Amino acid sequence: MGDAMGKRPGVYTTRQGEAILAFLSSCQGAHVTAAQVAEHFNDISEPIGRTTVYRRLEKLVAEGMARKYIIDESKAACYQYVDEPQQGHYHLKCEVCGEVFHLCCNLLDEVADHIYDEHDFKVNEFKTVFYGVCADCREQN
Amino acid sequence: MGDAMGKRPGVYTTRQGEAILAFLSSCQGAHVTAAQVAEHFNDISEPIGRTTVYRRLEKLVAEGMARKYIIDESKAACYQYVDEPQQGHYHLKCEVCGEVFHLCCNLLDEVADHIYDEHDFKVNEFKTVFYGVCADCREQN
DNA sequence: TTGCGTGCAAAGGTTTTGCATGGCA
DNA sequence: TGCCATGCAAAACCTTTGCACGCAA
Repeated sequence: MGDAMGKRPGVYTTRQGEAILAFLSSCQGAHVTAAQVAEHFNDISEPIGRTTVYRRLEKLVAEGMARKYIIDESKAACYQYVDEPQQGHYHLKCEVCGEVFHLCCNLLDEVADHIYDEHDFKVNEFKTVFYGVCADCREQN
Repeated sequence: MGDAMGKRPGVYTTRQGEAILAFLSSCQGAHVTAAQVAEHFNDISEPIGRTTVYRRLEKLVAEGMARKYIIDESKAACYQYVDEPQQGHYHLKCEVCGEVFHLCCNLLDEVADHIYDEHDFKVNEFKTVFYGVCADCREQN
């Protein structure tokens, strides 16, 4: 613990990094693969190496600026720009003790997208509640 | 419509098919990859070809006897035996028209597992309801 | 006997790694 | 000037396909 200095050392701003972020954010809502990103920059005659695309996208995911999906059909991973870092937050309500927990998780964001894409239903993440039994109450039985 | 004859012709029972099903069912609840299945049969000196393992697992998924997951971390797909064909069925309730839809989907089963494994919360799939807006009501706006 | 199932080898596709070069701070 | 970022080439993986042979029905 203890490396939270004001500015992160060792993080550079590069043309490629900015370009990839800009492109991803311009695709808001769309899922794009690493190959598609690379292809885009090829198309506009500003090619970016495959390796860089992958590394950049992973970094964006790590920073919470993008989400990574792996859809069953296509074997390639998809990336999606995400605006608000604090998105997709569901509630878990314990049916035993009544306590409500917050659930912040990338997978759940994926679920909302999936239900929209595949089942044509726009989920209201803030109203939706998962019912079940929390860890504490399970232990007491 | 119209090919529901009493017995499916052209489906054979084989040593490998039975063995893979038996192994998967013996792992109840665990997620195993195709490689792990193959490795298991190697370990007991009854090797089964990679190709066969993949084809067999896909067939089980198609028949609803197994579920296929693709977890982010490992790039390999995971398979899980499933006992009751009619599992994990959630409800979608439209906040506009009030209609309730049924949602039967492998991804949602994965979600329940994920919430249990990672967030220590045992979801009650039958009580949990997704709120949102259905396709019809969205079209009318 | 028929034709589905199997398994080897090889191909296809995605992602990662090694290493020299380039560019931001 | 130091050091991270880039990008090529090649490797590492997972999965699929082609094809000849084996085996259930």
